[in-house]
Amino acid sequence: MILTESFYRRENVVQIAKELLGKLLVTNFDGERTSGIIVETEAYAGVSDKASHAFGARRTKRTEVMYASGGIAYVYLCYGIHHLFNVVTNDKDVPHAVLIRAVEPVTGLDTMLHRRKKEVLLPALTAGPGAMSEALGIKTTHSGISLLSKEIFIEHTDTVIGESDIVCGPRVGVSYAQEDALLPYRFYIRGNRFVSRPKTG
DNA sequence: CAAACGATTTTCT
DNA sequence: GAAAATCGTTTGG
Repeated sequence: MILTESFYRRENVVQIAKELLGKLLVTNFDGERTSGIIVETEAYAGVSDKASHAFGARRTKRTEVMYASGGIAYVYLCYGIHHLFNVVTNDKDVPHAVLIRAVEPVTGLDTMLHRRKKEVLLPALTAGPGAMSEALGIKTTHSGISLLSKEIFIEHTDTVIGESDIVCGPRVGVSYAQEDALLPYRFYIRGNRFVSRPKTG
């Protein structure tokens, strides 16, 4: 069962980030279907969040898609190399988003290995926002695409994540955001091998 | 028009 | 553990 607009268009982006854990992210690009269970997310709370591209109601061509109604993808290029995938939430003109940082591979393993130029399945295949996007074939050209489309969507699974299996902590790579860098907006599934490791590896 | 800067990953020491 | 790779977006002149 696919997540619908009512899931994305809610107000509490932190709550949505937490609920996305255990859901299945599916892409259908180039006739290849790939998917994975979401195991790590981060919330970006729009205009009041210094770590967000939309902080202070900054509105540019790149961030414009975050101001649309929830239920679409926001993809941007980071460090000139990595395509980072976000889910836009809340209503129109409220630029909230959830960064999907890692998934556990489920469908299309061969396709993902090929895209990542890897031979064997290791957590590094999809652990981390840049790696995950590459494995699923997500690029900046997909920014603004609907998550209710056949090319990319998120669906419910039988995997139920209990409150005790969710770990929260500060976000990764946002030290420039000063006091907001400490907010517990990062969520991941306790003990999952495919969760990314900040710093030490 | 020029220049600095990342919501990162990989590779080398 | 440190550093390079690499480029679109944003900001300043």
